Amino acid sequence: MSKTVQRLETKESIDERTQRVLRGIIEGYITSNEPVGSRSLSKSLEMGLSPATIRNIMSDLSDMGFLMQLHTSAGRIPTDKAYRFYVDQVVVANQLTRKLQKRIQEVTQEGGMSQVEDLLISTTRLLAGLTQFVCLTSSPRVETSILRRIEFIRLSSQQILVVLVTRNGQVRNKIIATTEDLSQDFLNTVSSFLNEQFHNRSLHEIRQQILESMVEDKERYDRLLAQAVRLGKKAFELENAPEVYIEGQHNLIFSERFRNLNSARGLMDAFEHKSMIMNLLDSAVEADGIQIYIGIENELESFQDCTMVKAQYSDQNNVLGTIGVIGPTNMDYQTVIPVVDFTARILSQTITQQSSSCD
Amino acid sequence: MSKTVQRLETKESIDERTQRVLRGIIEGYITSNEPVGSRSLSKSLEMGLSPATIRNIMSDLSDMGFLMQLHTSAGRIPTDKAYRFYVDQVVVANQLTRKLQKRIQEVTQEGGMSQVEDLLISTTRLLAGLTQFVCLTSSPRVETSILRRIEFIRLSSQQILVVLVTRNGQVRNKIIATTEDLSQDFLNTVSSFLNEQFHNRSLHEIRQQILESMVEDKERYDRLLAQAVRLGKKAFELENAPEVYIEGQHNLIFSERFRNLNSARGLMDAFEHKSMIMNLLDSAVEADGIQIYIGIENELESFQDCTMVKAQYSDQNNVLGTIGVIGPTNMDYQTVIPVVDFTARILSQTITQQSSSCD
DNA sequence: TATTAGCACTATCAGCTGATGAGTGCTAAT
DNA sequence: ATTAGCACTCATCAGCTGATAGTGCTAATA
Repeated sequence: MSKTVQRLETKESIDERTQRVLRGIIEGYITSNEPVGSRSLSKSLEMGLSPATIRNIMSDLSDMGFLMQLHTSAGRIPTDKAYRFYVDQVVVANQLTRKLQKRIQEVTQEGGMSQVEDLLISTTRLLAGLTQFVCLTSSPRVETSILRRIEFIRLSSQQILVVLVTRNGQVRNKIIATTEDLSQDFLNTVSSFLNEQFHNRSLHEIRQQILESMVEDKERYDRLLAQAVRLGKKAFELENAPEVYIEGQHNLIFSERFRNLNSARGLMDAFEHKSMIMNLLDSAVEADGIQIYIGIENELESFQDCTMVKAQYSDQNNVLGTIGVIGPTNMDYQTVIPVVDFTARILSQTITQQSSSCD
Repeated sequence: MSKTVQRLETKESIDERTQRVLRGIIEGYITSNEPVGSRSLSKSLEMGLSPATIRNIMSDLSDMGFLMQLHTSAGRIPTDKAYRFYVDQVVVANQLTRKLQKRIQEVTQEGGMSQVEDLLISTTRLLAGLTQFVCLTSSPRVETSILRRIEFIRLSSQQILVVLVTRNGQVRNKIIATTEDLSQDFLNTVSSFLNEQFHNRSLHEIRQQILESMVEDKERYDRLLAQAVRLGKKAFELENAPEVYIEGQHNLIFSERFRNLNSARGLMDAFEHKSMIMNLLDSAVEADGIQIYIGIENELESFQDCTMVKAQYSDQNNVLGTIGVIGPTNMDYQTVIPVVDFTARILSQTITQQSSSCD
């Protein structure tokens, strides 16, 4: 890995009892969203420890960097380091309820969503709704998608509609202008030529190859080839617009859980920079399974008050994109993690089914 | 008109001087967003009236329902009735600056936006940005759009991609499932049949006619016709999903101008109900030019703190949709009105150009 | 008679106050 | 090693203050 991602380490050994206290504080803060004090913790822990003892332990934990106080007379809250400990050592992804599983399956596998775009949008919306956080999803990069089919449709003497279908079910339309009036018959010939030539190649490769052939045999080929290359070039010059779906932004404003967030504004502004978000989501794709970035571990400054939980989705061969949520650092990891995980799996499954149905 | 739209009337005759005071208060409140008092108004009006006199006039205006006070010791603010007076009697749509005109033209006429969807989205975003309000746009109802072209593309033995292009440049894709394996050649025959049959008919009409022919001559026709009807039926069963584009929602939260809004939440929630918004936008389409709904004049309760300014856009023949903004009632009508108006005009112009370029 | 000066009245706001309470840290006793 | 006890620290809140900006009313005035 060229770029070292900052990740908090929790190698220090803390004895059992201290761990239980820390865990108690974390879970207390997660459920109540209020700083937790020694007295209440003494009760809720039921370990027969007096508040004073708890205070001593808390003091140790503060020294170790697991806890902090907003002000002297308030209880303590966990630091990012504490959450990292919690996620690494304590949380075991517990099972989702059947009901929740069913809900997710219904949405992602609902009929009528023939196109990946629709599927992604409704899944993103679902996840935002379930978690009450903001949900971000990167769509498969058209770049690396495999061509399934390309067609040209003559709309007028100057306009041609390009329809491009990728293996994973994305459909892209583009209207291109021509100077020459090309007949539909001719366009059909061109498209079958391109389809044959570039079957099962990635759009990126195809573009590359087209550019090469334009340079190489500038003069050589016949009219068909010349037009095919010219049209192909235009057709594959797809907008590089990064497609990111963002849902649940209003939760930032209206949800109580985001209350102690410094700047909702900063986050909202960050969401406007789609390509940045895209990169963020698609980074660390090597890692399989779920990835969690807690507070300061996030590269983006405006995310450093939050935790991002994300997972890749894929078809049978390749990772296609990422789906994830951004929430407060004191989110309920115990359920958020499996929800994101499960959703990504079901999403992969649905897309795989769709793309394997071509022959 | 079956449904009477509540619209405030300002028939009462108010003498010249009183009008000037009222106007002063309205404009003062528009620029400062603060209640205006007799003292400051006395200065800014430069009519040589003492605060006391102004107070008397203000008192009269309050009685007439043009002004109100948030509390005793605050200045006065205009009522919806006052804004209605202002818009009807005072505002003369002043010219936009060249600079602004240029900006709008650039965005709407920028190349590469071959498809209406893209055009509408960026125009909506532009208007939200210019006004710093929320901008709403309804897309042309696919229902009433005129068919320009329909094509079927065989993706696999069970999947067919339908591509549907309307005269105003909307492109719709849909993947439909088939039980029978149909060759591309056959599909081409079907599509040319449909194209010929239904050239220049609205999608609504087409669907109607397909349904009729299915009932009428159930048995009669040959395989081509049968398949054509069957495929056509599926193809034109387009999602009736109302397409509304909403941009600038964050202004609701972050813009100072929305400060004295009761419930941003209510508005945001209303925006979720796309079909309601769609109807709202497309109501009163008969009216040509700009429409303005001030506060209580809005049917929707959550809009009654706001003013909506909207205008239709159209191609050479028909009204296609509506573009409008929602802002505080004390918006700067003097500039918002011409901005919306101009944008709608340019939008119409661009779409007309595009759809007239087919032959 | 229309206008205005003067004055009493009222609501908001910022700043201050002291009481309250939750929570800590330390120390000495267990 | 644990805990009870106590002094201490802040944040919060209600209540009070004076300053400010506005009004409505009345009586004087041009």
